[in-house]
Amino acid sequence: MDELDLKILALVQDDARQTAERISDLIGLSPTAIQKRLKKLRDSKIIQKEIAVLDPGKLGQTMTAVVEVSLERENLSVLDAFKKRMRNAPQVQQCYYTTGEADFILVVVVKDIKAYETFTHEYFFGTPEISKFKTSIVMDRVKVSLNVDIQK
Amino acid sequence: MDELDLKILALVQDDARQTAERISDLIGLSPTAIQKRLKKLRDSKIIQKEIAVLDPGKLGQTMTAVVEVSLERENLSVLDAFKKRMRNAPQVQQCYYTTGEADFILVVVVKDIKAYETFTHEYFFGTPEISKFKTSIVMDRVKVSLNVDIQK
DNA sequence: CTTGAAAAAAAATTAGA
DNA sequence: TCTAATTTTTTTTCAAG
Repeated sequence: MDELDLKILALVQDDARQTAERISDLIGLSPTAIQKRLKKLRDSKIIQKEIAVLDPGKLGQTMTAVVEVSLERENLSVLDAFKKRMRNAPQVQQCYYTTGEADFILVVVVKDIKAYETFTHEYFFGTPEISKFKTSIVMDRVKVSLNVDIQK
Repeated sequence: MDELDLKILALVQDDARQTAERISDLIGLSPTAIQKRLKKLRDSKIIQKEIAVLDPGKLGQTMTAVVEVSLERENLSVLDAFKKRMRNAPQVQQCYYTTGEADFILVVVVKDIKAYETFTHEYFFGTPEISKFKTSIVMDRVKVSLNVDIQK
């Protein structure tokens, strides 16, 4: 992992489709070398995966919410069960287990407010371990990325 | 946009590197047809972009925080200026402008607590428009994706 | 590391139903 | 629209310096 690797990573985390030749032009290293490094970065799982980012709005998913969830009593099995449910919930884009007032903070993407209500009913109401949850509705998705700060 | 497109999208939002041939095997359509559809989905920006997802930990970024930020007075120029700063801040992975107690909710990824302190000093303290902010430190990144719920 | 060549694979294009 | 064949591009692998 040297500075050239970091430069490559900085480029591909914004655009994974650019060719090794283009990257070569940008950072001054032969296309072959770029490819070898990319392979290493993939094999070592520094590059976890390469994904397509879809436009939620164009898929009819027009509502995003950030939800803070508090559990009743925090025992391990309840915690693990909740994590598993969140991982399997298609509406849940992200789930963080956190310190602070709430236990979990979620990013939820759904069709509309009605679909959000359905989501809360399925996952929150009727789940006695959940003591409360607080919803913040997103008015503007100012910045949405999975980018990591890459510097020397 | 038919059901086949949705199936393709569901596949590529998890793995953008699989070939048209593989997708073809999975959903039963010729590789050429897959490619044409993918091109359309890219051109229409339903597929916004294709990116490499990096492992923050392996890049020395071991701390994630969710931050709720409240502004003093919400006037448009202050709002826009803050949005712009967040978009340009490399530590800020995500920024949402929301209803509720806070005005903004951020996901911040940094090296460690010290780097987080540096971040708050640069972006929050000494910014009079910010009335307060509340930090929740992430103990477990239970689910981190940009996936959209795709169903028929 | 580089360049160059070659092979394999994938993507883009074209033509025909 | 789709499929099938062709061409182009890209990736991968290899050898030599």
